[in-house]
Amino acid sequence: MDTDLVFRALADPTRRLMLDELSERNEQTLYELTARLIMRHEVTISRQALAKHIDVLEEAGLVSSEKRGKYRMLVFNDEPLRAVMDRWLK
Amino acid sequence: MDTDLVFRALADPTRRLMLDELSERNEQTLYELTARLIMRHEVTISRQALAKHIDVLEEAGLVSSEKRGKYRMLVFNDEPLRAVMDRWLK
DNA sequence: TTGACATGCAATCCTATGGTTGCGTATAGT
DNA sequence: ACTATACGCAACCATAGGATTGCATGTCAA
Repeated sequence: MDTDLVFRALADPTRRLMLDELSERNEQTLYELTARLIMRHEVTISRQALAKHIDVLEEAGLVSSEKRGKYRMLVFNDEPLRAVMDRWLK
Repeated sequence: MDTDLVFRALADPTRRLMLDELSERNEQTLYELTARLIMRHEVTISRQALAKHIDVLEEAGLVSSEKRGKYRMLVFNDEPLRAVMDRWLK
């Protein structure tokens, strides 16, 4: 697990919002997540931008994705968060 | 507490190293911390760069500082970390 | 098979950010 | 008083990162 990738992934507010959504409602397609963010959370950026954010989250291990037909299923994973925070908290 | 400032402060590896040092040995002067990082942790950047990092950590509330004579005393504060992480961990 | 749809890829742009350099300032010791 | 020291401030530079646009690709339904 690459600590640097995890912290850098968390540094962006849009990516944190995506984690919020995924932690509440796991197993979404990228399309669903994108629609939800744009409709309900007033995210105004493009689909491609959100796709790039998902790539960053996946490289950090915070999200895993699986191609299912023409959809990309997204699953949230909180392990890296736990691993990374014990560093300063006892 | 500004969540965004906290996450952005944690995004840089040098700043995380500074937090490591400060969480182990609290109440250091900026000079001590700088020396320690350069000598023992092979940090090669300048004093001014480290001072800027401390400013970022302080704005995020992760470090508080107090001028004592010609020194700047640094104190680590883990509250923002706890506050920020309960978001996805139950 | 044809077309709508969900996604991937790549080039480009702009700004934020980490770093340096140079200089100024206040404090402490001799 | 003078000098070394610990630090602050400001300008500048280079790179990384967030976002857009345009186009390509694969999949599913009619």
